[in-house]
Amino acid sequence: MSKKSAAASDTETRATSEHAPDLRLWLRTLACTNLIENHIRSRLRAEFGITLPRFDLMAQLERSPQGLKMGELSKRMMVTGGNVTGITDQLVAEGLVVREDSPKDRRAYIVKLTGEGRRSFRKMAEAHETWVVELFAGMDEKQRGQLYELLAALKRSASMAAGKKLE
Amino acid sequence: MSKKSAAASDTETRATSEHAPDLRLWLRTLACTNLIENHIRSRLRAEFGITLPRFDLMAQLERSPQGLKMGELSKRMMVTGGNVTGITDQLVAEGLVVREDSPKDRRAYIVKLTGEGRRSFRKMAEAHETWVVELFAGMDEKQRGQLYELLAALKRSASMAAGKKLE
DNA sequence: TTTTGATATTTTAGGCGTCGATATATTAAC
DNA sequence: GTTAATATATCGACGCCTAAAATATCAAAA
Repeated sequence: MSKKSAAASDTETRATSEHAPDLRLWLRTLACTNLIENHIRSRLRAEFGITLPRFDLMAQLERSPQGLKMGELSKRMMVTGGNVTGITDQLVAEGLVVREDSPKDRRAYIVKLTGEGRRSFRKMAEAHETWVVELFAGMDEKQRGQLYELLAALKRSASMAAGKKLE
Repeated sequence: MSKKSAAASDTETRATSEHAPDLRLWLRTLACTNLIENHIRSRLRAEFGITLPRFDLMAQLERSPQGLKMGELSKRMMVTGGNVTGITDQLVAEGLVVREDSPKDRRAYIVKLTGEGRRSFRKMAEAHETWVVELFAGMDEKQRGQLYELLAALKRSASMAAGKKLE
């Protein structure tokens, strides 16, 4: 119940007393992401009739014209392999993506955008980028730059903490 | 192809040329959130056998001991009403939460934590907070403070752009 | 060669999440 | 008071997502 222990490195006090600021920081991060993600999700649906996960998968492929293996997609999208299987199935059925057999490894597929997929994606990506710009437009250049750097620090911090439990 | 138009407020150039930085900023934000959220999700599951959405709903109720209506929960959790119905059903079945009829409005329920729910939540919340502290521990105090303020600015910016006037 | 272990993907079961539709209750208009 | 518009919550269909198990291939050791 001490009001303020000036030189405190009281490692026993790691309960809910002095750490609430980190919690609030995390909740605010989450709120921002949800706000933006929900907005983008509904606009993609309303204006292009596509889901956010399908758009994201296509975005990964557009950045890698040589195609990507299912496992690569899984890593980059930060979702499980089974999930990628389902999303890919849908995109294949829509003709936006193809599964090609890997010449090097018969277990693996190489997923690529089709011509139609690429055309379709480019159109959506342009609108998508406009929306993102709008969403960040209330911050000035300097703020955006600082945020970008601080998020790099957060990524390092969280990767470290999450990564070295069991490896 | 002008290299640099110094006093440029060239509103026609809102394509994919100069706006990529905002996209990268958004993708980095998303990556951080996913990293942290996935970590917390799996630890909640592994150590307490609970899902993140159920934990989140209980967290809202713990902050509002008088209970919350379904619609309030929906707003605060930033998910749809139908979703809250399902999560609440599960928590009721586990005895962690109750639905009470609202005395003021016979359409509405007031959802509250049970005694067991409160006890159970407090235990999990303590661990949860420790994990969050760990995840942010690689940033110093000043960085966390700056990030907190910049995210407030982002929240304002995105809320504005997404079309939230008054609340 | 056969076994062993790791890797790549799919499958299955169950929970989360949206949207749109419905049932019911409240509020406002007339 | 009846009607109409709005608000609260649930349901059904469908897609996303995870964890765990199953299938198939590769690579290397016995």
